[in-house]
Amino acid sequence: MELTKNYIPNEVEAKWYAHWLEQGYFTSKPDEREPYTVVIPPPNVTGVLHMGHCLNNSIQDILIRRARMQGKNACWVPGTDHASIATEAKVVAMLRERGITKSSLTRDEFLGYAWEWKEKYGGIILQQLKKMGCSLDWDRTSFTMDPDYYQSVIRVFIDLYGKGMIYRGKRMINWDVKAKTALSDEEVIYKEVQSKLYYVRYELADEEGDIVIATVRPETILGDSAICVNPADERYKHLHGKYAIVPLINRRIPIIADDYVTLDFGTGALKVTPAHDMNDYQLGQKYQLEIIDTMNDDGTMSEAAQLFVGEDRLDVRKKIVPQLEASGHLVKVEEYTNQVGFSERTDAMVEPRLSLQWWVSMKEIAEPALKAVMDDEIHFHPAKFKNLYRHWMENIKDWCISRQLWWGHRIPAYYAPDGSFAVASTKEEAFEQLKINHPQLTIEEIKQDDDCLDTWFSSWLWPFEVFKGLAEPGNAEVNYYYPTNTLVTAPEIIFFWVARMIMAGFEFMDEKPFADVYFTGIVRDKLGRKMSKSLGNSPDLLALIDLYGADAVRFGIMIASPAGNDILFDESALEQGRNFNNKLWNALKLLKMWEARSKRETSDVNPELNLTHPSPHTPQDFASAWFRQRLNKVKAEVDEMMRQFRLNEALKTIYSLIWDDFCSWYLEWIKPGFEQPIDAVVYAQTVAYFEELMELLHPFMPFITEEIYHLLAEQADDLCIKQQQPLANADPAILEAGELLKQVISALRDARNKNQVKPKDPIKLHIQTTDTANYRAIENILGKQVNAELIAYTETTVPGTIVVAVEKDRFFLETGQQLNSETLQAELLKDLDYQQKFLQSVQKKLSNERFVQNAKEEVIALERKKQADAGARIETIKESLRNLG
RNA sequence: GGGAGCAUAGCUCAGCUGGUUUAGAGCAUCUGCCUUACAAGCAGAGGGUCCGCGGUUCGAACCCGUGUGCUCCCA
Repeated sequence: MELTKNYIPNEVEAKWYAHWLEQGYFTSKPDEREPYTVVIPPPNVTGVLHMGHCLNNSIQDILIRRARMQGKNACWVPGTDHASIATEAKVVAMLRERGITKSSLTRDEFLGYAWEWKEKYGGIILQQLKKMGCSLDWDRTSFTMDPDYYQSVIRVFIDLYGKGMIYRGKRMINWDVKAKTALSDEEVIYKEVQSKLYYVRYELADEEGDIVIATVRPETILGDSAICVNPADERYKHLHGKYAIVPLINRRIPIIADDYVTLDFGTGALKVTPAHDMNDYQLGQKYQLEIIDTMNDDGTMSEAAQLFVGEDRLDVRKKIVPQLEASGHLVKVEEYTNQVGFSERTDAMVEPRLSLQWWVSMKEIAEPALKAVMDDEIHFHPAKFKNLYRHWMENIKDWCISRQLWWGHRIPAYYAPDGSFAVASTKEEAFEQLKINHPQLTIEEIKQDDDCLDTWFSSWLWPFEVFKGLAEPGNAEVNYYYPTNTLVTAPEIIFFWVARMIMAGFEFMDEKPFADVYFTGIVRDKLGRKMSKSLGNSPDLLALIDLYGADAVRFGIMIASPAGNDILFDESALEQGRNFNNKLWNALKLLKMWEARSKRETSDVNPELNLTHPSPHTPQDFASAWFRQRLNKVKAEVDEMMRQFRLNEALKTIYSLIWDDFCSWYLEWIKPGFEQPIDAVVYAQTVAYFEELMELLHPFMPFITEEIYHLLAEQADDLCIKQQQPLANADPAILEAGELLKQVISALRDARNKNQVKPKDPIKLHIQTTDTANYRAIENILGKQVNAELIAYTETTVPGTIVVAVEKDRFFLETGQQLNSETLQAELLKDLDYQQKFLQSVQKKLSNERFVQNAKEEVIALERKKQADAGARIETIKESLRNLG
């Protein structure tokens, strides 16, 4: 078999994904095993794969694949969210291109187009996830508007209404004038805007004099119903309880006093417009001020404004200023920078507005959800998000759940012509209810609410409703899979979604929805900017997969992303991933080369060689025994890191185990001489190690590991479902011996480098040690690694050589060439200085009585060892200096 | 205005229970190698005021206070 020079991912990836699907490895059915369940955060049906999804789903796939290899019944549920606002916007845009306006369509016609759109474009993202290797159980693909799911959402609304937790109320909301819809607070994005601050003079009503207020929204003057000052403000004390006249429209309004007003902003006097400002509304409630709604739902001025009726409020803002000036009410204009809210979806400037909306009262439902997280019944990773969560939950506000949209779950409220209403699952039921108080009513007269529910009002049911937890209560699936294990999501939706899922879990299932929540970071570009369509800084993920391979993309995004920290995405990380693929590929090539040779030779080495407690007689024995222990140790480390959701550290650890320990050390140590055959037992052992490495890496990089696993040997199974062996203990003695060997090799190579001894020039190595036996076991490896043609043991200094000290042992390198004694001396003096200072600091510590009294015994012992080692080392350096003469 | 978080090498970040650390990794940089698995590589090296100040402690990158700068969330 001829292996290509470099690893080529594309075909390999397609081949294995198809194979895994065909074998049904991703399909999960309840059985006697322990389940491990993850529900995907359903991407918008309108979504296309971006870096955020890539990170998020890589993590979920890693957790799921690992669980699958650990004997659990791994179930990862895919699906999409109907995303009411985003999808409706897309459909409206599509219709506009075809020359159709939404307002010309009936609701049913519009929904027809929307479903058509959803069937055609929705869920592209799910196909893209396959490219990434995500091992989702595709048979379970769910959608938040599936018929069962839809009915459950409606049932939840009716249930909460029945419990008195849903109410209808006129409240100040964020209004998107473009979409003509209410926005939740979370859908408003505040941006810094350069505005103007207008100072406007209001004349007093019943006497001479005036009061000047400052405003950035002069058009709202038409809706003013009071002026407010701080009661402590000396400038205005004489005006408390008096009246002023609103310019241009001559409305008489009271001057009130309240602490809310800050003394030093503007003039210290505030105009109060209860219908168009959140805080003014509060004031209005408190002082029972008149509410004058001067704006229509499209942002134009209403009849109540008296002036500029029908004109857009932003045009009016410009037009009203000259009028104020002409009438002598404008005092001055200042430049002013302030935060203004914009709609997340349409980017329209958000208007605070009074509107009749549906609300969920949150206080009660939030309590168990807060407790579960605070008591660590649900674990947040990283835990720092607990604080954020607590703060929000303790100050939770009611949830506005109605949206003026058609695409979504239609609010199950039905109105009689007189405005009274009933909440019911069907028109017929509503009719029955309404008839009680309206005996004359006919069913034709009642009308269903036109609005839809907030998207999150359906997705908060996701963890149980994908298993039909409400549609078929207590069914076998929900009993088995719920509560789920781990939720992986972005911290930006901790309140939108995570908190509400926890509430829904307790409210409707009497149980938490998941045990762990892993918060990923936000993916940013190299400059630290959030990746977004508008900035155009989001790379095309499929193109990246084509270029580097899915494994490399997964590696690149994972290696740089600690839990909860934002990641600055840089394509060089993908290169690193690709290079890692290539490294694995080349290690495979090396083994295949050895395999071809070993088949020609038969080995007479005892195949029963005990590698757990070997007596290392050959370099291969030592190398093999050492690597076995390294594997044991790293597996245990990785296991612990995964338990703590430190995925990037686990990956780094595996990367270093493979690249450094396996490739750079182990393979070099067992490498036979030029064109020499390899020992069959060593070869078999090496294949086994390589397989174990692939097993360890598989959850992170599924494709190449599966490919190599099968190319290494005939396999009866697939790596994808291979079951991990239990962890084994690592022998510290062998590990220590290995570390010493590495250290000696590096030190000697360094000495060669510094003395410009060419890699090809052999040296003679004299070792001065008290532990000759130790070195005898590894001297073949050592000789090969530092290109020594001779290794001898000595009890005294060897003159005319380069001296290297490692711990208490000394090494004399005989090079047969003239040494540059000046450089050597300088090096040694530098080292001597360092060691002496180090010794001093240790001695200072040890001579401190209080340290010796208070510190733990191990710490003191360690300091003593440091002292002894440094002392020995200083002696060696001094001797080397003498040696240089 | 309220809240949360961050500040460690040129860059991105580890450093978990205060002592194994006069601080680690990857990338970048520099030096030497086209050595027979791999130049997408190999062998090495250099690089730090752990943001400033004060405190607790025998001992602080780590704990406390304070100042500065940055980021995010909410109003």
